[in-house]
Amino acid sequence: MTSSDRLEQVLALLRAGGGRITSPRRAILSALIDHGGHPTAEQLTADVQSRQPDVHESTVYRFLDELERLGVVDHVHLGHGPAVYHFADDPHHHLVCDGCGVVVEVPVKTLEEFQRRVRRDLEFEMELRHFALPGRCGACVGPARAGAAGGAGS
Amino acid sequence: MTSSDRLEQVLALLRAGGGRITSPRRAILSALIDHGGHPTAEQLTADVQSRQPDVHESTVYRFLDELERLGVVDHVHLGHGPAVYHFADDPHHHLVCDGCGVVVEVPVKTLEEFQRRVRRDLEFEMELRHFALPGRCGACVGPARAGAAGGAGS
DNA sequence: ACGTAATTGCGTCCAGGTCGCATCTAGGGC
DNA sequence: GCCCTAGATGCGACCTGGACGCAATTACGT
Repeated sequence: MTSSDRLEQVLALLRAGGGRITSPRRAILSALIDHGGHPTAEQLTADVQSRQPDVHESTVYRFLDELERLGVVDHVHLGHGPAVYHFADDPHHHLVCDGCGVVVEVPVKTLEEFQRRVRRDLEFEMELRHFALPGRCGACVGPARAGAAGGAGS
Repeated sequence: MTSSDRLEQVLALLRAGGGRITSPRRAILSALIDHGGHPTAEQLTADVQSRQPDVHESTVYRFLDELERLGVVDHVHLGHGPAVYHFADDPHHHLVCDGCGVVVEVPVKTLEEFQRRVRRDLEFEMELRHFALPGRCGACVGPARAGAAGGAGS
């Protein structure tokens, strides 16, 4: 699927739900597709404003909320900072390193057995879609502990 | 150990580290001991101010930070709201229900095998001390789904 | 009792959003 | 092709949760 296929597909979904297609919305969606990784609302706003300076931050927040209601994107809290967004297809969990901030994507099935055990033993249905698991990546915990400088504490 | 034993013990630790014992600090510590559960800084402030109205919110934040540096308490982010505090002895993890907000304490060893597997398979050292695992408790996911009303969404 | 470094209250500031409102516009109906 | 109106936008004010600088106060070693 090309980027513009995806863009048109989401716009069609939006239209089908009674939503309207506006120039800010096209721009926000393009920025989201082009970014690829896990952008924050602020990063998306900056990307959009570099081409359309009048698009307001709150428009970005509201449209991201709507995309989430439509099931197109999910937000994830990586720790203390702002939330990040990613497309909801190919769902995955997130590990985020307190040391260097790197985000590791984990396939959903990797944690399935653990979730089953928690459900069985503790009668609790974990839902990790919107919260990353914090910790330290191999590079930050490993050989060069002394080198672990920049980071996002807890 | 009685409450006042605990209080004096922490005060001694504080004194040993060059810290001073003041009336706000006694009051904050008493409030923390008396509360028992997982109070927020705001709740502790309210408790303290009911007896000593002049104690300021920022004093509570600063003293909690110091208690954390001393290893006396830990803070935990339960989700979207404010952080909560608990004594650092008897360490445990937290499950928090998005539906009703209940906090379930989980012994550290319950998750040890899972942490080992993540470390081995993904080269990542999970650190769950400061973040709860979100989800739904049995009561909220179970029989009466329709009844799940009040809550703390994601 | 004194000196001084630690602590406090206060006010201001910050991030990360959320909301109300007047204005504008997309796009269905004609 | 032009209206009409519900939906979307820009803007600014507001909110929570917490951090910070500063001057005044105070604990406590000597």
